[in-house]
Amino acid sequence: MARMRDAGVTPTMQRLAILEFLEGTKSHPTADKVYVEVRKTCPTIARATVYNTLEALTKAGTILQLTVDPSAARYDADLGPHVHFRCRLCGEVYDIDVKQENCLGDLVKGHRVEAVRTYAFGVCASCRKKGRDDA
Amino acid sequence: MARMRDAGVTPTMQRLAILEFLEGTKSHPTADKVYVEVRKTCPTIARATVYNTLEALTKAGTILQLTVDPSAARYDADLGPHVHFRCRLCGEVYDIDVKQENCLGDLVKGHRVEAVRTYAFGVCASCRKKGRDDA
DNA sequence: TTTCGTGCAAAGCATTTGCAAGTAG
DNA sequence: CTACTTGCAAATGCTTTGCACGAAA
Repeated sequence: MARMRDAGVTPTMQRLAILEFLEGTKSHPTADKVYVEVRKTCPTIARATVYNTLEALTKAGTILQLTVDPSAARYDADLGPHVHFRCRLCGEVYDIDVKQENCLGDLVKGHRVEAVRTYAFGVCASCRKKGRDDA
Repeated sequence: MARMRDAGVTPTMQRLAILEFLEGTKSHPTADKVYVEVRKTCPTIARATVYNTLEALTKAGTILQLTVDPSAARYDADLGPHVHFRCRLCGEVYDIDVKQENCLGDLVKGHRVEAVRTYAFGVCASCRKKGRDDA
């Protein structure tokens, strides 16, 4: 809550519910998943509010918006350096710990680099076990 | 064309037009942009054909599907290791050359890693010059 | 003939927007 | 009072699907 205030985002019940849900999960949920889950503790919340909040928190740097899934944005409250791995069979997203994320300079070709995000793709351990190794 | 055949994608006029357009641009076009542009040389092509082709070529490994833009998939025929930078102000996507892309092992935590993609975000040189540096 | 690719239109989702009502400063 | 937030519904936009036709194996 202090974090939200510091980030310039007015804390409201709805926004706190969203942030707390995100911090309590490692599942990198989509906006719609957040909506469905938060609705359990805050039944009147509107879809638009969820989208607004996720955008506000993303811009404020409080959470990360992942573009690892082409079909829908996913969100992550874990700001530490890590890589996101997406299974091309089941679609699940996993964390992979790394010492440090790929570091470019702060300034490359005149562009100011503010963030670097690394995504990995392949077949996850679970799908491999299921024999769906598929190549 | 040989490349398409090798990849198991039957070459057709429409598919060749799409691949040639992609290879002749560095603009990382969206599917819709591809549709509009290819339509100039192949006026009867349907949107669905463009989407089908882009998906087929992506799966075949002939082109890359980028998820650097949350609002729409972008495509790139340049398979060499490079990072994609997206300006948060104008939305433009630029290439950044790197010696090698972030290398994870082939197998991490039981997941088989088939591809690694790195995206950078910030403000591009052009927007910075326009004084829209904005922070 | 069986399969695959194409073109067209309609449908499906994720996301955004407009607007009225409520709330905080 | 003024600005911001919420909730609802409708719209927008990217992408996919269903179907019929035509070309290729």
